Amino acid sequence: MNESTELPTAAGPDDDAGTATRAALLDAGLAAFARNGFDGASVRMITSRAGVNLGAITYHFGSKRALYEAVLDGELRPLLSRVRAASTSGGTALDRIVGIVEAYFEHLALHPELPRLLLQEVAAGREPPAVVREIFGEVKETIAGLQRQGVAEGSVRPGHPVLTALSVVSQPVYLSLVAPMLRSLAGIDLSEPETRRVAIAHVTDFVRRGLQPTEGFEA
Amino acid sequence: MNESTELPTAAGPDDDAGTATRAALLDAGLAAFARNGFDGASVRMITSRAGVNLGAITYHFGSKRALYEAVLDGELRPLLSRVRAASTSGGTALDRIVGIVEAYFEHLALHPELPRLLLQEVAAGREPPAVVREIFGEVKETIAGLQRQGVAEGSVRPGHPVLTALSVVSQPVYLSLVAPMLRSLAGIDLSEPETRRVAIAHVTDFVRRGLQPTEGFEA
DNA sequence: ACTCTATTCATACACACGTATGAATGAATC
DNA sequence: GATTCATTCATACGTGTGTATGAATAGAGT
Repeated sequence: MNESTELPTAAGPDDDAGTATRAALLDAGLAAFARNGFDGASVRMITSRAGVNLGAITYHFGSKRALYEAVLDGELRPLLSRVRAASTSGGTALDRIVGIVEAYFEHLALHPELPRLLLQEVAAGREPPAVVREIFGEVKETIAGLQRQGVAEGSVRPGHPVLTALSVVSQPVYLSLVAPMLRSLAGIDLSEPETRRVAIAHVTDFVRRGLQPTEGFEA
Repeated sequence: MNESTELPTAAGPDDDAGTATRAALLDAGLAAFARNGFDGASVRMITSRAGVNLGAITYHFGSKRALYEAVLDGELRPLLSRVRAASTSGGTALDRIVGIVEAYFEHLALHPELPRLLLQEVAAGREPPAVVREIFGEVKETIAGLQRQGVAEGSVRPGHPVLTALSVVSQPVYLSLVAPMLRSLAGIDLSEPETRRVAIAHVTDFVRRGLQPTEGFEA
């Protein structure tokens, strides 16, 4: 369930032979779409970076947009299982919400292009592809559910569930998005392990404090 | 100091006669750039929406990019004075940091296209125009300074100043950015005053709790 | 009335875009 | 060895892009 290439996505005839070209297109497409957005990334740029022919996208995926959706799927799908795992681990509901934040950071460390990719998607402003809606909705539901559960068990203070989910998710995502600006404008380089550790600690702490009930802390 | 059109920006000959066309271009440019980004917004789209000739951008601003920077300047410049004002008002340093969050919300309410515009700028990923660097840097310094001051006076818990600034600013910005998604995916409409009030209360509360020291609260 | 100058306007240019098309290639299958 | 078919390749088409160009328009100064 790691690769989940269960969708041949389009005109792929047998999806066995041209797999090398397909994979190269997915790689080059990810880089290009993340950096330039869907419209900004040209078919010529992607195919030449991938070292394949200009017509390869049309042949293997049917269209530039189909390639784009395949890229999005490959980047987003594994995040969902991470979030699910974190949401059912041990500890209080608050602990598990913080665990989701850490799961985000882990996934983002393995998929460094994802924030840019999602940013481009939001920036484009069109109706997001089904994958995006699906993952976004499930994460929202998961956190909101944990929030309700936390309120019931006393580990999370009352508040709007969806807004809470948003405040939580905004932290790792926003941090990843402005990482380049952080480096160039404030000299903070999140790719350095120690700096990264400090930043993650800051964010999880910020979330924990923002969510827990008013009467004292225990950690 | 409200309009601050002190920069003729380009080839503008006298900046007195063609002011109507200039203003129409700034308006249409703001809408187009916010919705489609710099590359996505075409000169033909902007000029036709503004009801002016195709060549008007070149004539009045020199180039499409010069128009873009003029638009950015007009949207960002007033934010700075708002933040400055909030940073020197009464109360503890924590109160003033929360005041900056509210100042953001106020400015964003008056400039509803700004989040999209900034989003596009970040998404584009190129070296941001001078205005953006200037405002971003000053806001960062202001919040970091308040954080240090708050730590000294005991109203803010210790922590990384710049990361704190980021966590604070991320809240109103992120909320504004995902507002369309919030409406379509969660049925939360931030343009309704009551919903908006709840959201702002949630965010300021979240920030306040995330920043204040561990020993009890007073509000 | 004439001239000058700021502005508007229609059009043209060179280029990049996504995709379509049909020929070449090459490795299986019989 | 001939056939088949997935794949690669070069090229062409139509469209949209930002900007350049030079003519048309108009309004003020003298």
